Amino acid sequence: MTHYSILNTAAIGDLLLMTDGSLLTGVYFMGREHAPTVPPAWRRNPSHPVLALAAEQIPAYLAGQRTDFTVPLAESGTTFQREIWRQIALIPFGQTITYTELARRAGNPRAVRAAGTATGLNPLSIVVPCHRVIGEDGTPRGYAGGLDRKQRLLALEKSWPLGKK
Amino acid sequence: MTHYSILNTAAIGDLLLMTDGSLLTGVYFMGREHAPTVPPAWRRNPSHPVLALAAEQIPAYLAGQRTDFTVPLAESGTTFQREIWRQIALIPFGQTITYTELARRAGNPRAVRAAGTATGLNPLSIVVPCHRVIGEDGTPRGYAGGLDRKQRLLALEKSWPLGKK
DNA sequence: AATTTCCCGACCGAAAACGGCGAGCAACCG
DNA sequence: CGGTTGCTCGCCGTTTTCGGTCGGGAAATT
Repeated sequence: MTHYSILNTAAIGDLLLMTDGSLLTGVYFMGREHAPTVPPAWRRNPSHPVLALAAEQIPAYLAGQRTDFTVPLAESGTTFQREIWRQIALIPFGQTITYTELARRAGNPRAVRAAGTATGLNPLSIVVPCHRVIGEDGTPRGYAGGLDRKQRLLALEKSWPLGKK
Repeated sequence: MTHYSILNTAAIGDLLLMTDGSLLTGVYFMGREHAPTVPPAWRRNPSHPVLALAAEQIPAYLAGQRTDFTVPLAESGTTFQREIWRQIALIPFGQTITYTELARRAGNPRAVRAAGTATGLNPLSIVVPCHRVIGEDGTPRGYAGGLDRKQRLLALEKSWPLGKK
């Protein structure tokens, strides 16, 4: 049974949160590429523990009050994708790596482009910080939520800690 | 004279059981593709010995307390279908084979697709374990009761013996 | 009725298309 | 001259497309 909720954020728009009941299975930008359309069988249930936890930590992150997440994440995808997403999840807050480096870390140095494709299919936006993967020349390259949002997230992380500098 | 009964299961929904009086002739998922609509001439008779036996063993199987059935089965279909269904019946509990292998065992190695069609017309769901036939790449491919039910049955057999491990 | 024709699947393997990349190179512009 | 832009091409995993395959049923034809 899939539960979902919609999280409104001022910074980056509405997010669709999904859980299978115990793990967070999806975080998508509403109405954008790859975002699933909600089937009638799903239950809208913002008070589900997993969704509630995500709905608390993501805004905190966006507000500059949190750098990491503790929500339990579901694994999915092909072997390659899982490894790519796992490597992305390991990139620390505030840091970035290139697609080349990502492919290397995933143990497949020449699969640079495939790494890009897999990155674009990451089902857990923000929580699995695929916005920290950028082009060899430093440009953002692409983002499911749109390049502007990617820029904003990167800016947010770069200016940490807020108000301290 | 055809007798029938409806078996309610929590795991996979309602099943339509049929007998010609001495042999089990049909096990269908209610309200799904290929399930026959009951004509007025049939007699609903859950206490018929054959139906009662099936109604005892199938839930036991679903509960993980039984791996094989002793209900007497009726044969039907074309020569080709009979051979396909016979081969399916020979697949042991907990094992799976591919459609290619099934066609080969039936003596017609190139009739892979036809084997698939015949499999889909199996009148004795569960008892003739057509859910143990899967695609070359390991995916389930299709099931009269829906892919989710096929997955559930496969999971059930894979996790055997229940509670013992 | 007996045949023929046609179309449809719970398949499968090969080939082509498609990306959130990168490096190399030519063309262009102050 | 640098710097930038816009190609082309090779890279690789995934998805889609395309044939080739064969039995069965329904409809069209003898």
